[in-house]
Amino acid sequence: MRPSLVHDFDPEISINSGQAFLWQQVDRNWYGVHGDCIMKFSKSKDGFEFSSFPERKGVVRDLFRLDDDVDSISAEMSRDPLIAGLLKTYGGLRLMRQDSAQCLFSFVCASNTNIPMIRRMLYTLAKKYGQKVTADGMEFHTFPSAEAMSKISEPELRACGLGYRAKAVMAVAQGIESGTLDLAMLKKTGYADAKQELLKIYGVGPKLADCVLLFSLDKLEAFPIDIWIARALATHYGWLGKFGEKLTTRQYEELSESARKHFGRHAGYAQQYLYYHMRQGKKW
DNA sequence: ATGCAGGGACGAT
DNA sequence: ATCGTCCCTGCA
Repeated sequence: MRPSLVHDFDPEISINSGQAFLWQQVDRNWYGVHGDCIMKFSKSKDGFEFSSFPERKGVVRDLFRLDDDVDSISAEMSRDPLIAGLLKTYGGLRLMRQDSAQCLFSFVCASNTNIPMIRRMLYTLAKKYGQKVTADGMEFHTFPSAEAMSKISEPELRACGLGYRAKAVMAVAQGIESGTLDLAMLKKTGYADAKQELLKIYGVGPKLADCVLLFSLDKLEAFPIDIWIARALATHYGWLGKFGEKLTTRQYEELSESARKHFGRHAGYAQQYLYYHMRQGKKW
């Protein structure tokens, strides 16, 4: 990938914005688990250089959504003055298009916990049940396939630190394996219908569904509302006044819908900038 | 020490 | 619609 193509894009900020969990920095290089391959990028004077193990064509463009028309998306989001400012401050932040199965498993593990815990769970799963990949002389592990995941027992999942999330992970694995849940098809389905399908899976609620839709199923209008986004909406827009700290399903959908209306077709981009902004100064 | 929060969702009232 | 509970860990 020629650096010039990606001069205005910063994978480091994108990863640090909390949308993907399995990335780690080694010296000046970053390595990430992306489904069945390991991604790498490194900083150089001219920008960033990417590679993947094994070598796979187009995976960088795919993962970092380099085909998105960022200018037009930015222009649209800039109708909101706060977002316009954030776009300037954190200009290199982009949404990613993660491996959909990995993304779904990841966010199922993310409920009611924190980022370090999520990383621990997922890295443990990868190490135990993923494929070993050597990159730059170091050992990495791919994310286990749905088939591999479906063969893990609940006690084994709990041994990975999943706790009560083990049942949800099993339900997801079962759904994908049985064909009940067809993630590839959901990429081509509209937002509302795709969300309905995801919500059928045990352990997947509205917030997780929106994360998966936004971060892996190309639904840029998805607007996941976690505790931080809720705070942002309360602080900067006063939208949460009548709501408490916790949102009911009804309130979640109501709020998510008004966010979609306010921020436009690519509301999910605005969400990611808001999330990153709210998390400044925090160290996971 | 004990409590509590941390990218929620489920099940019983 | 509200409320307790779920597993686990770090931190105050």
